[in-house]
Amino acid sequence: MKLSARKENILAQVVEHYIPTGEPVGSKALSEKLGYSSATIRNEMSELCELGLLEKNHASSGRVPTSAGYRYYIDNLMNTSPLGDMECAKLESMLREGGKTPEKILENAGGLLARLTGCATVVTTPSDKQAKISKVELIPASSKTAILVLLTSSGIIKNCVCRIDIDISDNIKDRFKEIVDKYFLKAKVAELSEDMLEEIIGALENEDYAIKPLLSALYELGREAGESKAYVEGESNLLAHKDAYGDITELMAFLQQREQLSRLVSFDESTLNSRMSILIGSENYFTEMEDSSVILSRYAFGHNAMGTIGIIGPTRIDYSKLIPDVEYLTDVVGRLLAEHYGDDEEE
Amino acid sequence: MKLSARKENILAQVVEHYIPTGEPVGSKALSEKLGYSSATIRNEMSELCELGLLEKNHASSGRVPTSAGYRYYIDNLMNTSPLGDMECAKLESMLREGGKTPEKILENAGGLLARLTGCATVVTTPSDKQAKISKVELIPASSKTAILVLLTSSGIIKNCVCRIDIDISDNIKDRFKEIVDKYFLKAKVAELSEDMLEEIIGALENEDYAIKPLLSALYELGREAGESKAYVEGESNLLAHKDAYGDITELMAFLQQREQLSRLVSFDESTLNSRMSILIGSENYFTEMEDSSVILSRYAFGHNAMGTIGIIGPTRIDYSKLIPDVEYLTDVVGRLLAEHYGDDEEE
DNA sequence: ATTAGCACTTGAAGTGTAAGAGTGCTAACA
DNA sequence: TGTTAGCACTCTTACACTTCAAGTGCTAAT
Repeated sequence: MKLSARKENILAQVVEHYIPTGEPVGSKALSEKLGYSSATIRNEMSELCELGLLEKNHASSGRVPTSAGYRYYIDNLMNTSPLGDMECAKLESMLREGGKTPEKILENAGGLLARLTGCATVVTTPSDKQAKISKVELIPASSKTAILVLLTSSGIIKNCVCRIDIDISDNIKDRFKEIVDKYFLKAKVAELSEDMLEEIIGALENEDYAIKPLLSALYELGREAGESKAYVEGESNLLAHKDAYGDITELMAFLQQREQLSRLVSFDESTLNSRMSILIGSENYFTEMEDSSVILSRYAFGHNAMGTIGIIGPTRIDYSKLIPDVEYLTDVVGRLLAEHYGDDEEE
Repeated sequence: MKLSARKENILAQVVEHYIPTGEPVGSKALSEKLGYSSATIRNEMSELCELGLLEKNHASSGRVPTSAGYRYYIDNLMNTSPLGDMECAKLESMLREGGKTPEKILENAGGLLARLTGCATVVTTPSDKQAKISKVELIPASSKTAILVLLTSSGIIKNCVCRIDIDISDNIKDRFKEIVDKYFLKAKVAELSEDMLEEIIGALENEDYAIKPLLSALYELGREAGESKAYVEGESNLLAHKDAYGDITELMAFLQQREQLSRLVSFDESTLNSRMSILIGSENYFTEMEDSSVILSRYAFGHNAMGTIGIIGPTRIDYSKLIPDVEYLTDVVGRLLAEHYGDDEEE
C-alpha cells in the first residue's frame, strides 16, 4: 500500500500531533499546517479511515491513528532522532559505574532505560541454545552440601547449592566427575532432556545413588543456561500513562506473569533475523497488550549468546525517540558484556 | 488507654464492618447490632473520635477507623482466624514442589503469599551480620575469567564471575589464596570495610597487582552476604485496592525503589525482638506509605541467618486473616531453608 | 444514662442547558 | 475534476441545579 504524498503528509501530521498531546486531531488544525482547507483534509482523512489507518473515537471527534497507522508512519514516514554524543557518553558511563557483573549490568540497564523512556522495561538474561557445557565444578561447602557451578561455552555461568544425604567423600566426587565427563561435558544445553537425566539416574549403582540430587541439580543448571529469563522493571511508569489504557490493572497483572513475558519478548518469525522488533497495539499476540506497543532489541556477545532488552508502553509513545534509545542501550549492554566475557571463550 | 466494654464493642464493630465493605459505618447499622439506640452509639462514637480512634471523612458521613483505631483493635480486640490444617498442608506442599534452592523457595513464597493475600509481598534474602567467611573458592573459567565463590558460616553463598587482565597462573592463584587466608577467611562479613580493602590492595607487590579485581569482587561478595536484599512481588494486586488510595501511583513508584524498600522492611527498635512487626498507616515512617499497612514476619534458620517476609496492602485489610497467613508462610519458609542448609554448618 | 426527634450537612446521582469541536454532505467554484 | 465554503448534525464536556439518602449534633423528654 502506497499512499499519495498528501495522504502521507496528513497521516504524519495526525501521528505527530496525537503522540505528544493525546488529543484526537481535527481537520481544522491540520488545515492551517498543510495549506488545504479543512474540507479537503476531511475528505482525505475519511479515506484514511476507510484504509484502516485512522479511526474516530465517536462519530464527531477528531481522528486518531490505528495500529496500522502507526505502522505505516514508522515504516515510511518517521524521522528518527538519534541520541546526541553527550547523552550517549552519559548513558554509557552510568552503566559502567553501576557494576561489572552481567547481572548488575542488565539490572542497571533495565532501570536506566525505564527512567530514560518513562516506560516499563523488559530485560532477558543472555542465553545460547547452541552453547555446550564446558565446565562443571563441585565445591564441598559443609559435609553434606556442595556448590555446583556450571559454565557454558558462551561464558554463561550458573550455580546452586545442593544438599545430599551422605558425606561427600572422594569416592562420591570421583563418581560424579566420571558421570559429568561422560554425559554432560560438551553436551549442548539445548539437548539436555528429562529422558537423558532419568537414564543416567537409572544406571546408577546402588552405592552411588546418593549423588542423584547432584545430577538433578546439574540438569536444572544446564536447562537454565539454555533458557533466558525475563525481568520487568519500571512497571509503575505505566501508571503515568493510565489514561491511554482502558483498564491498566489488566496490563499490570499480565506483566507479572513470567511465562507470558517470556513469550512476549521472543521474537516472532517475521523479525527473527532482524535486530529490532516493534509490535504496535493490536499487532501483539496477547489481548492484554492491545493498547500497548513493544520495542525490543537484541544484544549479543561472544559466539551465539544473546538476550533482549526492550520497552513496553502505550501505543501512543514517541517512537522516533524511543526506538533509537532502545537500540543504543542494547548496543552498550552488548559491548559491556563482551568486555566482561572477553573474546576468549573456549569452544 | 483502656476503653469501656461498650466502646470496645463499638470500635470492633466499626472495624469489622469497614474492612470488608469499605463503607463508612453509621450509627444506625450499629444500633441494630448492639441493641442501643443510634443516639447512644453516636455519643460513644463522638468520644471515640475525640480519642483519635475513629474519624469522619466529612461532616456528615459515617465513621472510619484511624491508624490508632486499627492498632487498638489488633492489640486488644481482634480474634485471629488461623489457617486450617488442610490449607496449611496445601501451602507447604506447593512450596515444596516449587524448587529446592533458597532463591526459588523465597521467590515462590513471595508469589504464593501475594496470591493468598491479594496484597503486594516483600521478601528479603537471608542475611547474617554475625556470619564469618568460611570458604573462598576461585575457579578458572576461561584463561582470563574466573568464578569466585564465597561461603559464610551461616551457609549463605555468593558468587560472581570476575575478569582479570592477565592469565590466571598458579602463581596468581597462590598469591590470591594467601591474601584470602590472611585477611578474608574467618572475617566477619559485617566488618569488611572499604578501608580494609584499600589497605590490602595498597600492600600488593607490583607483579600481584593484577589480582586487584579479584579482591574487589571478593569484597563485594562479602558485603552482599551480610546485607539482605528486598524483592517485591504482586505489586499489581494493589491496583485492585486502588480506591483505598488517594494516588496509588505514588505508592507503586515508592515500591520500586530498592533502597527505600530495604528500610521499610528493617524492623524498628520497638519490634526488634519480636518475630512480627505490624505497621499501620501513619505508623509507617514513609509518607508514601501512610495509607498502607505492612505486616512483616521473620524467618530464621541456622545460627543467626534470618530474613523477612511480609505483605503491603491498604490499611483496610483483613488483619485477622492475613496476620496468621504471613506468620504461617514465614514459618514454612524457615523450615524449608533449614532443611536445605541442614544443621551442620561449620562455625 | 438513654433515647426520640429534628434541623443541618454532605456527597452522590440525575437533569437540563449551552458551548465547542468536529464531522459528512451538498453545492458552488476555478 | 479537484477544491472549497457553508450548513446541519452529532457528540462530548462543563456547569448549574435539584433531589435523595445517609448520617451527624444537639436538645429535650424519659
